[in-house]
Amino acid sequence: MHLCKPGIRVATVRRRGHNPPSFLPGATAPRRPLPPEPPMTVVRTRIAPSPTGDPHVGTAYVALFNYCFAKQHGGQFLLRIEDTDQVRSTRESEEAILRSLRWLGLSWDEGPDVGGPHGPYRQSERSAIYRAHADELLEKGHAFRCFCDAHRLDTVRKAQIAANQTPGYDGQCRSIPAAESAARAAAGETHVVRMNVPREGVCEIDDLLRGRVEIEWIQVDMQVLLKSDGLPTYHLANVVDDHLMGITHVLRGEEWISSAPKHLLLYKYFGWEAPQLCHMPLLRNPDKSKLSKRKNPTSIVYYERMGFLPEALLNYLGMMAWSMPDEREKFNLEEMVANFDLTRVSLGGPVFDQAKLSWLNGRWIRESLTPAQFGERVAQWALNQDYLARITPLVQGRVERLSDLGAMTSFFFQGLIEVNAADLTVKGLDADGVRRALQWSSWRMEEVTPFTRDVLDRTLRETAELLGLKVKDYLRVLFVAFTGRPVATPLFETMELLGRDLCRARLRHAQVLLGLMTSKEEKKWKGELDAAVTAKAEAAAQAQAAAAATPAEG
RNA sequence: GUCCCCAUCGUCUAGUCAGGCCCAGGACGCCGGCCUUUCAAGCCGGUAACGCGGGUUCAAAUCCCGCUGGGGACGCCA
Repeated sequence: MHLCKPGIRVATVRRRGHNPPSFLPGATAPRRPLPPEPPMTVVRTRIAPSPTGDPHVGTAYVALFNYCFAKQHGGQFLLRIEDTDQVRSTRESEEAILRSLRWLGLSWDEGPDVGGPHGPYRQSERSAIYRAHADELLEKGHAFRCFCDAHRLDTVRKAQIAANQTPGYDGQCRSIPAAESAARAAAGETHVVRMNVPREGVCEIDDLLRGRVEIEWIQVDMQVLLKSDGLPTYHLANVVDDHLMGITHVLRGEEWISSAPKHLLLYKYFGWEAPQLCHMPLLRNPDKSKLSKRKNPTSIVYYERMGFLPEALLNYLGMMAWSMPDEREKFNLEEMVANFDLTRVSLGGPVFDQAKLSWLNGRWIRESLTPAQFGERVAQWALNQDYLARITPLVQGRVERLSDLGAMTSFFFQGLIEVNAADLTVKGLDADGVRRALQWSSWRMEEVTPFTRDVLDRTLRETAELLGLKVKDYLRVLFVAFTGRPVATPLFETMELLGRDLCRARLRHAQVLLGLMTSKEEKKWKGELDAAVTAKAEAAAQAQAAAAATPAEG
């Protein structure tokens, strides 16, 4: 592959403002006006989502910037699936992520679904490549096998924290002679591969937005590259793939700055030229912390179910940390690409503001859609045969006139619903008891996979049991939370139809109404839930043992 | 605890690199008014910010230093 990147220097954009300017390595940082791009090398960027959950708006945000950057330079944008976490990665999640990104109007030139010359684009299908590269590092002495078990690592870490030291691997296995290390591995002893990291000196990172960032090597841990399951960690896979796939610019979340030294070191170890790094500010919750689903809806699917237009959501994401040169707020993808300029990225972490998103969405609805198109969108959204056909069976036995349908099913066509706090009660529980019950429900609901009638049925019945409540009494409050009324269509079917995202949002809405848990309560309640689960499991085990013993004696 | 990043209205931001045009502009939200059969929308007006302290300079939101504040990272997760 002819993927070396001779002198790629696409717009080494320095951020405007406070950074000392001219001492960048090689002093190549051009000042405005930016120089024309060296034409010989094509810009290639990528988004590399990990399929371990719901499609996250943060993923779309980073994807959008990578897309715009690549397209603006006439380059390519790739999608790669980072599914090296065998435990948490699922194919459903991967599919949902691709679907959501496409729904938003993003497309990629290469990816697991569209193919391309640098595939496979799913890391789980590239294990041999990583293994070979890990071996290469082992041979060159840039990495070593580590035979420490989780228990020892944990002990070391705790001791370090207790001693107010920076936690990190203590280097124990680094001194194992190569022959012994190889022999133990050959004998089948489980181990990981860790990278060697200098214990002195400073790593210099050139960030397209921040200029030079320095991190002392002593701050960098001897990162695991190959896990004991033989699969790579992000750090190895990401570097190997970015190189092999000819990625020239990596735009990613700010959270990665601190591991950039590891990546840069790996490029050096392999003798490769590193891509330009660019760390985007993180999307934030209203309290300024990193956007998280605990505090804010983060799933793209949620926004879809709430009735946001994909072009509006994408537009909104585009105005996070970035602005059009003429400050116009409504723009489409094409316009963003045409005007894109890294120089216009501001570094303060933008708060994802539901209110402003709604306003923007409203503008798109009334300014960019003809009445006919609007009708089509509405139909596409929920007033479609598929959705209707799943709802009508639930109400047929409950209506007397067709016109009863509207009032009876309104909550299927709403986003958040109006709930009367006075209806959020559970027989036998005081206010805090209800709050706790709802929180337990929230936790249990996250474990429901797939989000279907049967699994919901099983899980929620069990939750009632854990709470020591009659199923009927417990479910009533959920009816209220999800539908706004104590009596409605069958709960589990309704939840399935509403979907995980809307259910999560409505439950949370109800919780907010009663007062969200404090962090103290969170800790306490979580402990109580775990204890209840454990107790139930033990009781079940005992019962089983007893059942097994009885016939044997008799 | 250690390291790193960041800092303009409550929020998104323009202005910061090339200091004066900025007693800081736009937008969301909120408040008030107009329009209107209602409500939205639209239009008009109002509210509200350069975190603090030192420098440099004739001049600092803009440059430098310190402080404070916020955020992130420190996993066989990504």
